Amino acid sequence: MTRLMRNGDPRAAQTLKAQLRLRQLILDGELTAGERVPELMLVERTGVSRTPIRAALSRLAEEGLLEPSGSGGFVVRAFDETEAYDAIDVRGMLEGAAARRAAQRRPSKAELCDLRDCVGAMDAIVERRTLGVEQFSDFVRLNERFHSLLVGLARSTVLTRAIERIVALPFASPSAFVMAQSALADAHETLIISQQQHRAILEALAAGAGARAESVAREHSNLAKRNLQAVAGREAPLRKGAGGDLIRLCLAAV
Amino acid sequence: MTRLMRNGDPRAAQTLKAQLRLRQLILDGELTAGERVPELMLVERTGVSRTPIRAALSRLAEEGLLEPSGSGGFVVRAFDETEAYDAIDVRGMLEGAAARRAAQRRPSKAELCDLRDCVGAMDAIVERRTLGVEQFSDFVRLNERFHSLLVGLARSTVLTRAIERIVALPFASPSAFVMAQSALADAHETLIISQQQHRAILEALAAGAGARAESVAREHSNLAKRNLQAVAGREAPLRKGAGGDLIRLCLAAV
DNA sequence: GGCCGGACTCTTGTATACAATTTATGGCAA
DNA sequence: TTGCCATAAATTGTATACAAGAGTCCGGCC
Repeated sequence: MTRLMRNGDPRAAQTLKAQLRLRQLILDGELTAGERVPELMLVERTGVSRTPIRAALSRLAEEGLLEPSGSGGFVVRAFDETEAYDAIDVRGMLEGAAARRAAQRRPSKAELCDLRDCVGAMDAIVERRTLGVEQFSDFVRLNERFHSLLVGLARSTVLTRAIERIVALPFASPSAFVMAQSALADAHETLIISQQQHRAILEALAAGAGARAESVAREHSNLAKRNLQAVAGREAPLRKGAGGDLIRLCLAAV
Repeated sequence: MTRLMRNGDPRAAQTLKAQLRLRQLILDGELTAGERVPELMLVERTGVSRTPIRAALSRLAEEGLLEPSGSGGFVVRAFDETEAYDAIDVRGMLEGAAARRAAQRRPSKAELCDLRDCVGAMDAIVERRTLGVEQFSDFVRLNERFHSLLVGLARSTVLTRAIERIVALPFASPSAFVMAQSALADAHETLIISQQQHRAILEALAAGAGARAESVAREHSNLAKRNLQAVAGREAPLRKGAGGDLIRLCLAAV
């Protein structure tokens, strides 16, 4: 009887541990793009055996953070700005489709309740005069929840899966560059616009206006592109040109 | 010990073998939807060890043919008609986006050469007076190639990956129900329409007409939905109601 | 001095042993 | 007969041993 079960599921605990640690290593930039990821290195860094390490490598490859190397094993995948724009664009298309379908389903008031609460909580943040890191962090959490709920309202496992896979790319997340952009001058303005779009989507869903829901959700993703543009423009001089830094860009807090 | 390395890449040969066999088992319906897939059963059916079996299970789960069971292991996933329509719809959206981007890139004549050849070969089939199973089979192959080339012309790894993942679902493939539908009366007519759309897409790409390319590619996927509708309507009385049969539906040759 | 070949190490893919949990089974009691 | 608990079987997750390729480095040879 192992006493590891204090947290959730002890099932595949080692694999999960390795997966989280490996993702952290990549996102923290301790593994640079193009670099091979030897299994034994992860063994000594995580303390788990090679079997769960291999499972974690495989999953991270499916997520898109690694790619299989020709001679076996995996290398850290490199991303450029173009791919980030593409990923955001695809997310916009899929979320637009989800919004349209959700509206066309004519969701009940009860189904919209959670979404309404979420928008209300974001309102409370945006209306404040000054925003600190804490507020941006809360907004990010609520924003992710909003998008997750929106996609769920489409009631389509296919759409949900497709979106989940795109969002797995760290720079394609609905709030990828919010934190990085929080230091910029017009950060508050961006949040105001973003929140206005959230309200518009909610209205469209409540009214069953599929076309409007789709177009606003679609346009909403352009805000993420603008954020990326702003952040990339600011950080461009600092970057070495390697794609690996792009990932760290989304996580640059403060 | 094992002397199986006579064919091509001995790298991960056992995993590939297990993966192909498992997929075949699911697609052939030997494993019914909702059923658990014990690893030892696959060990005795494939002759490979548990390690590559587990890798294959994991990959098939990523493909969407399996889903993780709550108490560990995997179960065969069940699909209903709604999910098939959804998947085709998502493919249509993504391929539409790919077609638009390909056209906007203004591909050179050389880049369009392969696509042109592919359309030409399909023309040769469609123009025939009578079509046998052989011709339908060739058309399927060329059709898959056309779609693959089209997606590649968008030059977007993100789009390519997203489409590959959707197409991994057997009923979302561009030519999923062509074979099953080949026995129906209006099969030839369907091929004529399909081929007209292929030509239109090619024209739009050559002319750099992004909007047209997108709308035709989008509409093109509706043909797949129509095929599904026709085949499902014919086969509905025979089906038990389980979703597993949906997969076999796409593969029903002759 | 440069190039080729072979041995060595490193790494990955595969097989199997072990541990722990889940599921099935059978007996006992109400 | 039915419900429940204990035990046994089965199944999964993990660790490790083994074998085969790939890459490397050194020495011999041209």
